[in-house]
Amino acid sequence: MTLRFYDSATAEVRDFVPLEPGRASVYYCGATVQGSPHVGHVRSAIAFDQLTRWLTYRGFETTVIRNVTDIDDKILAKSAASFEPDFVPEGTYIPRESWFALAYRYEQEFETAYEVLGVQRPTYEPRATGHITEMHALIARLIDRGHAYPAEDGSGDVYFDVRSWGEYGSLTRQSIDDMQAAADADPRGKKDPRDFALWKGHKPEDPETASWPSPWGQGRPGWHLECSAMATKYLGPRFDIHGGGLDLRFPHHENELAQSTAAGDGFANFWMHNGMVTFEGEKMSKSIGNVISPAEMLALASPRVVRYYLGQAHYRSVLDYRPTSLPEAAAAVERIDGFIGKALARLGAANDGGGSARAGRGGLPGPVPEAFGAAMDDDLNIPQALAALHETVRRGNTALAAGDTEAAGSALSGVLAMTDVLGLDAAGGRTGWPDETEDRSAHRALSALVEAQLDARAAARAAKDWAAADAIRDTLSAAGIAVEDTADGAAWSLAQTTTTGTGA
RNA sequence: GGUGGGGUGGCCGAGAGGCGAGGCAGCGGCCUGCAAAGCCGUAUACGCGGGUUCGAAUCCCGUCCCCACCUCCA
Repeated sequence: MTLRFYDSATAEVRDFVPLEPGRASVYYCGATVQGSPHVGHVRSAIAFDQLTRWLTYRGFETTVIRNVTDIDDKILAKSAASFEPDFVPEGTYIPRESWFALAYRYEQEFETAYEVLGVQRPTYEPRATGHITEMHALIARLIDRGHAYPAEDGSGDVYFDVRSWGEYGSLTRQSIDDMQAAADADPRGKKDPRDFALWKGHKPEDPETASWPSPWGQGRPGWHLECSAMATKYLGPRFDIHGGGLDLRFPHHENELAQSTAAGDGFANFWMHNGMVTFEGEKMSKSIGNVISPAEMLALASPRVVRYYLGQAHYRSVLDYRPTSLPEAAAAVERIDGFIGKALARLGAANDGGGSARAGRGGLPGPVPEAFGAAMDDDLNIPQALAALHETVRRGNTALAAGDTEAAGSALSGVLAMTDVLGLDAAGGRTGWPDETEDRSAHRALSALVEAQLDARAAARAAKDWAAADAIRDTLSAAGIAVEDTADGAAWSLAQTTTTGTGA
């Protein structure tokens, strides 16, 4: 089957034909760094990470650009609030923080969350503030073509003229006249209330640092412009895929599309949008206050479990978080890990004497099973791909039980390939999950102690002293060490530390 | 008002005219000294009412409910 993706712009699944054979160019919207990340942000990043990994697996030389919006109304507002005399620190906000410091600090929080959850770094991550000149050039082109105009009230704003662009609304298939009038529409110097700011004239109350000279006066960029300017700069006037959260479809992406196409650029060939994360049925968002941070989830489960959970649904589906979500994901991950660990041990691959199933990486990932590939090719059908993964695990377990090392080895290489593509690298991936970068000497010490206990237990079992054998197992279990008897003797592993909780 | 997406077994979550995806939980069995893990088996599932069809969760008509976007939002 050929690679196909759902294109939000045409509302259909289409064959993916890259503009340049063998290459794929992807731009997706990262964060507006005005606060700490929540899992919705991370879900989006994981979805596009899965896309990137799959394009790469399918042989495309993939360029990924993910922006950082480091200047906008909210960043300035949060910073301004932090200087108020009656400022009460709330959440992760701190007193007297300049807008650029605040933006930078949160940018790093996002980076950490991405890193921990195995989101590969994009090819480049441009910041809005670093591309003011590119934005100016784009504004100039739009004014020249009659699609933008400086505000008529002398505010220094420059607006995009939606009425001048007949295709405005095409991304979301809406007509301007049917749109509900925005409640807070501030007509100012706009010709039409739907016109949006490309450039915002400097206001006296805004800090001087948030102001740049422009042909239209001092000011700062509007929100949508940066993405058009940066996507075009790094990927060209036309590129393959533009992604982002479903909530960005309108107005953000609609406006991007209008700006770029009105300026004469072809812009994105595919638009891909990931679904929202909800909390017990309601969209997770700052304004509602039902957000769960990656850190809160990571306190309940390991990074790999969190990654599995956030990445297990189809990217376009709503992902509803419930207190039972993480323990369920943990069980599924343990099942996969259990097979990998046993297969590595049985097949005599490098394994450092038990312990973590991912401590050694002896098996080599082979090609991905056909069913998995077909599922991924079909608009990244992860749930179906996971079914293929679990089926391979089951076949591998059966082969192990039957002593069929060849079949077990083939299942193992398939499983490793799949977990690799999914970013779950159960055998110790390139990123090194934090919970697995345990201190080697500590691990060696623990291993020696546990092995001694297991030897004692084996002796007790040989003597049929079940009480003594069980006492040893209970002691280890109480210490968080799970013991399993296998055909090759007792194996031990550190029990998952997943706990139940809402995380809220 | 406009534009999209949904309602699938105890739970999560695919599928989109014809062998009941997969995971979690449950039940029965095998294995085990007992466990654990694993394997095998196990379910009157498709919001509701009609219709088309040899056959519908999938198509058509009607109807109820939910969610998202139209203001900042991944």
